Amino acid sequence: MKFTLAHKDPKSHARAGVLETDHGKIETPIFMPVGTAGTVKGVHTRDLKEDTKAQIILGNTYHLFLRPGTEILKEAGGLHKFNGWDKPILTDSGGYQVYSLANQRKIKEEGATFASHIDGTKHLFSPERVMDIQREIGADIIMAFDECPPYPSTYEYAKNSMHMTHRWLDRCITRLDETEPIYGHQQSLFPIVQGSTYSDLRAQSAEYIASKGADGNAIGGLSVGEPAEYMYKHAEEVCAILPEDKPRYLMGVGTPVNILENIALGVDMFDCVMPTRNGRNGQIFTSEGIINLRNKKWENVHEPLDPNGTSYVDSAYTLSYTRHLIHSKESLGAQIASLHNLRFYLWLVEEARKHIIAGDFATWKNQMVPKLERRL
RNA sequence: GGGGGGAUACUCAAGCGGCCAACGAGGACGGACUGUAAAUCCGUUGGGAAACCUUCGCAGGUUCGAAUCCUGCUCCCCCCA
Repeated sequence: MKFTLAHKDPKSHARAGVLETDHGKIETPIFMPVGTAGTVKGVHTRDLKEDTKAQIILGNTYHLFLRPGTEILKEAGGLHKFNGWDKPILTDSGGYQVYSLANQRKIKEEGATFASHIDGTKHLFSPERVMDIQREIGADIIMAFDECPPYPSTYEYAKNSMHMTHRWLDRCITRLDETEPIYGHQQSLFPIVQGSTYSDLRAQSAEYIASKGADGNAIGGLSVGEPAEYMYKHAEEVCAILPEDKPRYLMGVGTPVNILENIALGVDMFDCVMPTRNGRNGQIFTSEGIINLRNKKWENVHEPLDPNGTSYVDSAYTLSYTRHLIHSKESLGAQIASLHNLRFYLWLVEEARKHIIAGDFATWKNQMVPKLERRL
């Protein structure tokens, strides 16, 4: 995996680069649609590729391990073959599920035990096991197995958790060194910075992660309910420490504004369920603001979904019609909104990249932010 | 003609003397959603800012007090002739 930084914004820490994988290039900054169960919910691979212009999507170790299971994935020839997406894939390690399935999990030095949300069966995820599973899934970028501490966490908890995540990282690296990719393409491990909302821990974690010389580095444990200011503060601190010449991935972020602000701080990669989940729930993001399609005000508005939008659905369907579909719980409504939102997110990072290259990113971002936050 | 059952808020539907402006579901309206246990979850839903006011087919009555009991009327459903 190779990362080339081509441009830097003169008035912020924003960068534009190219990340090369065995499944193709990724132009950064980039937004990565979340495809937890091997599918970006409600969006066909063809639309994902040709309409949203996604360059890389996510999958999730926890979900794919439970269903369909790695035997099926191996038989299929890996996730790329299984779901028909031949561009890059990143798999999350299941660390976040250890956090979000809090009521059923136990975290020990060895790893995390949890009960399947599908059938209640008990499983142990250790760093070694998670690396093996990610080998079997076959993503291009695989994430270290970490613990994502909740917000707020005490200093003591955050510190212990961080150290354990670091020890787990070493075990992940060792395991990967002992094993080979199964499907013939390279897999790069991204370690994850933790440290909750404590600056000294964040710095310590970033130093540790940076010392591993990974192909890319991730910032975890943010966008878990903390105020946005904390997110920006810690992203900034961490970006200052993580290697300049490697991509930086802020996990789970975020709103369109969060993404622009974090690009300005030096983040290159993002993923978030927001465009798809909120889309399914009737919310669409546009360059003029946020629209809740369920609101009565759109009932009789027979205008394009988004006149500035660059997805085919933006001109193919109207606000009124899409609202009708969402209201009627017709699955097409969720599909249209998801497609629109994904295209919008991708458009946003494409624009960001253009403005970084043009050297006026900071100015452009400051113009965009108030518009993006507006409620229409 | 005889016998029985039923009419409750936008809809369906509980309640069967006071704790009822009235369970619940749907609908409607609004909100939330950030490495997806989410096409999910939460709130409001007679009027009024409130004290209060007006509601449970219609009209009377019993009672300190009625959606709930009694009488009559109207409409709907079922069974027997």
